[in-house]
Amino acid sequence: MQRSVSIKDVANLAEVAVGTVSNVLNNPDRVSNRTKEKVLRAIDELGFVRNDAARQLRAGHSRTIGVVVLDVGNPFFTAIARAAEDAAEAHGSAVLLGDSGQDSARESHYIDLFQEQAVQGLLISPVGNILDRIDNLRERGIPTVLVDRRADESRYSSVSVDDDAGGYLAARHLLDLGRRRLAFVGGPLHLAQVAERLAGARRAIDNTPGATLEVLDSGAQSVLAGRRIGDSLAARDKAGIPDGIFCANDLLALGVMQSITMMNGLAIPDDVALIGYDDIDFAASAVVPLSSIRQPTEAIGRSAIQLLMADLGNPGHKHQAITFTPELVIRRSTAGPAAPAEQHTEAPALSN
Amino acid sequence: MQRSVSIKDVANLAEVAVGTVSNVLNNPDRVSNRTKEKVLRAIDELGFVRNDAARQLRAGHSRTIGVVVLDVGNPFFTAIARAAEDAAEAHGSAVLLGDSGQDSARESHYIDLFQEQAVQGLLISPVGNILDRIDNLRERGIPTVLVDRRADESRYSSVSVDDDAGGYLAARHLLDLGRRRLAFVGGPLHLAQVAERLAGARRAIDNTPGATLEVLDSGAQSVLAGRRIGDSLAARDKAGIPDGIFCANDLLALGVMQSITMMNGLAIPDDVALIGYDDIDFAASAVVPLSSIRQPTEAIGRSAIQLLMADLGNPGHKHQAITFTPELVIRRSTAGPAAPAEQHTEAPALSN
DNA sequence: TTCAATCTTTGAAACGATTCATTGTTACGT
DNA sequence: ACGTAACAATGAATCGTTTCAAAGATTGAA
Repeated sequence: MQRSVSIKDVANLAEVAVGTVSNVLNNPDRVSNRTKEKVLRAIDELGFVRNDAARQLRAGHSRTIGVVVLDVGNPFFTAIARAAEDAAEAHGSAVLLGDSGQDSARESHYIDLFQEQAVQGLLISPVGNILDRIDNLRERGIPTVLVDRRADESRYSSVSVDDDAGGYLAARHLLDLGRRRLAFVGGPLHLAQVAERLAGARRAIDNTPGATLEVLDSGAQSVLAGRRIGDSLAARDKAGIPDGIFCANDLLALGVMQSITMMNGLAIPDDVALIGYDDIDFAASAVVPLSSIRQPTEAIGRSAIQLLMADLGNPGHKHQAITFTPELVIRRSTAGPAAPAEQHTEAPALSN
Repeated sequence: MQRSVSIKDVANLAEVAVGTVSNVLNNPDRVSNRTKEKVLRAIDELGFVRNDAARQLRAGHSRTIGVVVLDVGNPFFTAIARAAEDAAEAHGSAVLLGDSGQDSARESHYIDLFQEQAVQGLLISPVGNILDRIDNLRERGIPTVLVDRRADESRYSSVSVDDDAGGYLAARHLLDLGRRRLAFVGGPLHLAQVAERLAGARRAIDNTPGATLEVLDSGAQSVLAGRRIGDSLAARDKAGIPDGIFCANDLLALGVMQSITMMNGLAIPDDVALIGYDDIDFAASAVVPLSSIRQPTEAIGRSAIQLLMADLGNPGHKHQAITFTPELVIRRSTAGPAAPAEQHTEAPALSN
């Protein structure tokens, strides 16, 4: 490995000072055209690439934004990440993606990494309790925006969707269909998203005499975890099987659907109505098209970057907690036996 | 924004020299236990986080590996990325993920970024022709492994799956069902994966008298693009509709499936047999469970990191092109009308 | 021609970690 | 008690940029 070409080599070849080369790179308008040209020619000739480590060391920050998501395997999060990427690019920043996999050690690992790399800022959909960590990051000049988790807006910026309302919508919908023995599938239960969706569902149940809600902890939030829950349900005798199931995300719902429809004579929605959460692309093309609670991923990603940029431009500024409202998307998995309808309202609503 | 805590502050508090602090971090066995403890306590107390820019500047390299994937929205790639992440972690490196979104400008952008960040190495599933770029990176000490694209093994390391064989398998399977008017859906057609899968399919067709293959360029490789193609197919009169469709990936296939089964009286597999590619998790839970060509994502990600590590340990070493063999997974979308079978062979095969 | 104002260019001083030749300590065999 | 080897700790030099005060060049007005 050869020694790399430095700004000094360029300066030598172009017969100017190193500061001038730096200016050509960073403040082109301060340099005369003649000089600029000479320098650019030299850069080209030597194949010079700026050493970002050195630049960062001096400048104190990089041009990248770190994004830590809960689960890259979940299309909901990659959709957000993509939107963030596009928005960041428009601001001249690049996005680096880390996957915590719902593991708080891994999450912490990525935060360390991004801090070491001195990213401009951080977007994070948190697993563990990291509010203290965020305070600390801010003190060190790294503003952070919470994604998919609301936090006290006097101290933190966040972009979230009202999970309690979403949970309520889902359960209410099942109850409106006449279902009374409901089950909630999700986990780990201490995850804020899961807990709030459950709380919302419980609220709907409590309003409805005779309705019950069984909570099934799936441990994880994957298709596989859903399949495991589905298997355990299918093994029960008919009377013990709920007539409506609300899953904390679509992956779980698809897993439950797979095992319920395959292993057993159970029909969706006739025997069991099923609703998921997130409305990922695959929900519409499931064995039985899946009803779901839609969250505006594009808007989430974009707003998160906006909040971050606001923070960057003006460190002491007021934080903001943006909350979107989720909407119910009804498909066959919760439709009456005969109705194949695909229906939903458009236009995500923005509140606060 | 306050000045950040440096190694010097730690040294002061622990009452040792800066070199010692550095040693605690990088060569713990050269430091006595008593000192190590003092230093660690100081680090903890100050909340010190090493500035990676400075470290990199001096050390010449970082502890991160860049991964550029074609499409984070495709579970196939995120599965590979995850496997790579796990493998890298085992070697003490972290993975940073970039999404080229099948856009070669964006790809180039990420390569620049990772080069500036002086990553240890790069994994990339290329959009454009970047072999020259890779030579250049190698000269600068950044080894690169091509993922999901085979390259001349005398000059490049690569991990791929035999797309031509996969294409052949898929088309052969449709032909074996008695289908003759086939369509290939994929795009952009200049993407190597797409072109090779098409070539493989064509090979099968050419062996079969009376069989035809229509090529439908989908432009992109998403559920949406598939839905568009499906819509245009459904609009044809019955005679013009192919009786077998091979999609270059599962997202496209799911999109085609959605629009074909919804918009029109067409039944899968009776009227149209449908097969996808990649065997993502969602294929099994589709409206009609989707037949597909499975690629061993876990093995791909893991091997790619292995090749990279081999290159890192020994720069002048011989490159290797690993090629996996894809396998056919038959589900209902290509089964006889009555047969609901889910069947596939196990154990991914490794050749070369 | 001179002076001031403006525009360019210069080059040394950071930034914060790692490295490594030195110096200081300890332990042990004789 | 002495010499020596092994071990620990030191701190100045270094990596490649950016920054910025200062010097130098150019211009136009008087």
